[in-house]
Amino acid sequence: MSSPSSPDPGAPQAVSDKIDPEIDPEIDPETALITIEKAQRMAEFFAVLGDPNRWRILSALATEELRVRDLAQRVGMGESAVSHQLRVLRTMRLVGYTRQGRNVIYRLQDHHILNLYRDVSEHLDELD
Amino acid sequence: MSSPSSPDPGAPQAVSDKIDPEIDPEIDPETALITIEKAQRMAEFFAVLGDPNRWRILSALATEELRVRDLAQRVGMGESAVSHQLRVLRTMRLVGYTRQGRNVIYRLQDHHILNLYRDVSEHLDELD
DNA sequence: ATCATACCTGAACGACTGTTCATGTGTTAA
DNA sequence: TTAACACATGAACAGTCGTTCAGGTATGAT
Repeated sequence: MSSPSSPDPGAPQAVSDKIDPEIDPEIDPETALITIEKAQRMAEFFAVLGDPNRWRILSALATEELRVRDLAQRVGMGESAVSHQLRVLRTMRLVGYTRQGRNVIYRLQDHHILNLYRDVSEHLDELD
Repeated sequence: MSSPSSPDPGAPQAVSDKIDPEIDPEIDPETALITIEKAQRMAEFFAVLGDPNRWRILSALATEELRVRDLAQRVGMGESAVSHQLRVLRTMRLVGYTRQGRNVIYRLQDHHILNLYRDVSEHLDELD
């Protein structure tokens, strides 16, 4: 758990405590930050992808459309649990569905998510 | 909370219950899925970005390097809370730091994250 | 040495999450 | 109609998360 980009803090240094001519007062601190609302929306989206079972569901749907029943069997979850998670994925428009008789067929809606998977996957591979 | 891609389930349809010639038994269901470990790692990463305050911290660091004290002031959090969050961000190599005297200067480590921000931001704008 | 500053860390507590279980809704078959 | 099936939903409970608070460590100034 040590940073690779800088020597461990603790290395002796003869540096003044003053870091900078201090922040330019002309720059509104709030301007540089994303709004709380934006941060909230970003966080809500990423949080949806912050669950391993939801990733399993998405990865199953990446290959083929599936009804809830088969989906549950694939990922080894209860049907109710899957249904609950599908609702979450629906609110973020990550999956879509079509009713066919008694079945509801789910599919990946935003294939953009596969890019996210690839990008982050590469990042993770770079960690140790 | 209704899917845009398909008419609401409930539309009458005269369709058999049988969906398919059923899944080809030759295809190992597990093969199509990402492993539980991989799903776990993906989820852990996304969960880190699933908090609004962590996004505010990252967005502050996107503009300039900052020490903990100033960072806390920018995002309006307590210094302890910021320190806790920075630890989380460090474990995912999202931020790096350098010790300067008593101060510890934090900076964005993986600017790849800005791409993630842009991509997801576009996705969110497409939601209603 | 002592003190102040800057940051980190552990415990604790409230808030949130994801599952299970029971029940409800909607469709098909008999 | 009734029964069976597929899925959705609400409540409840255990587990997790993020903050605050108190205390700890490390550096610089006196």
